[in-house]
Amino acid sequence: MLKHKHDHSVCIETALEAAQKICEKRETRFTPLRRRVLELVWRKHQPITAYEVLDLLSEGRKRVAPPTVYRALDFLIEEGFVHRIESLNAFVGCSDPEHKHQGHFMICTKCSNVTEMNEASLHSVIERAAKENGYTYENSILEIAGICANCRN
Amino acid sequence: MLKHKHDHSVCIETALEAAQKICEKRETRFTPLRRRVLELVWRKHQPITAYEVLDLLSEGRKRVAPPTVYRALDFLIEEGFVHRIESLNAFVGCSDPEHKHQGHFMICTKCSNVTEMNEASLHSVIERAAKENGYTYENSILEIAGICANCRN
DNA sequence: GATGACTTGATATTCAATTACAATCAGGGC
DNA sequence: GCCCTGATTGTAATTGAATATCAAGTCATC
Repeated sequence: MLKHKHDHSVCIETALEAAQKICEKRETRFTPLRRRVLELVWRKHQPITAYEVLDLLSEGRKRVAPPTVYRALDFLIEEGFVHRIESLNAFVGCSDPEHKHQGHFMICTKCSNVTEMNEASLHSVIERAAKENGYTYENSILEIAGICANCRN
Repeated sequence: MLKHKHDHSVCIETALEAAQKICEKRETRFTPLRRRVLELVWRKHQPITAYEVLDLLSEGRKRVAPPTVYRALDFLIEEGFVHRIESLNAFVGCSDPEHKHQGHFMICTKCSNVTEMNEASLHSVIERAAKENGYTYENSILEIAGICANCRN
């Protein structure tokens, strides 16, 4: 769960270092481009669209093309460093990249902050629902919209 | 829950008549265009994209423009006759248009058939999860991907 | 038949994502 | 070192998804 008050530069650094280490372990390549994209995703600390990433990535150098961004995002999602929010066509950094998992989110409709829910109970209920409907479970997305505690005050 | 073997033309008719009646009761306008779009959605009986609807709608007459389709779909969603599947950018007919509700779905990754889940238990679990995370619940989407009973055999 | 609200048509544009192909880079074997 | 191979990135073009804007038509009501 994301906190609202924290040293954000530290939080970015932590995510980048974690990604670095995981890639070393898995022997996948955490290239400068991929690192940079992950950094941009974390820097916003809210859902960011692919084209926002594209704009930020293009600052200072020749404008990059969409595939550059989408490929990097695909890699980061594949590795579990980033989740895609279907209802927003946007991306967020994953708070628990070590363990691959589904994205179950709360999204504040006022401030756009996203809270990732890593609740086993929720997951088991969803798997059970799938079974009861005769499905072999593969994966799921859950996106709950609401007002966060911060915005209600 | 959708059955696989049924008289599909009857099933379309039923949906159209239900929509007609609900609109009369609510005093909203079930125009020929809206009726036709709802018919096309039901006719496919699987998730259908806006541009597929557009193509079908354009058959025989001058090609319609995207806003025509999106406006009709917006109306149908607003009235609860159609749901949007976020993970597919596609639309399906609602199996229970009388009662407005969230879309909670199972999607078969083989045959693309969709099963709508109207389970109160699932809904209450989701609302509870929102509360526990400090959110005031507004709405939610749940889309579970898996293999349906039919395809597993 | 004039008014105003709603609906549809038409044009253009923005945003989201992918295809296809070329160029570059990194590491392994010789 | 040099070549080979596969992965990564660059580039151009295109498709798909959705919206903004304004014009034209429909329809009940006064």
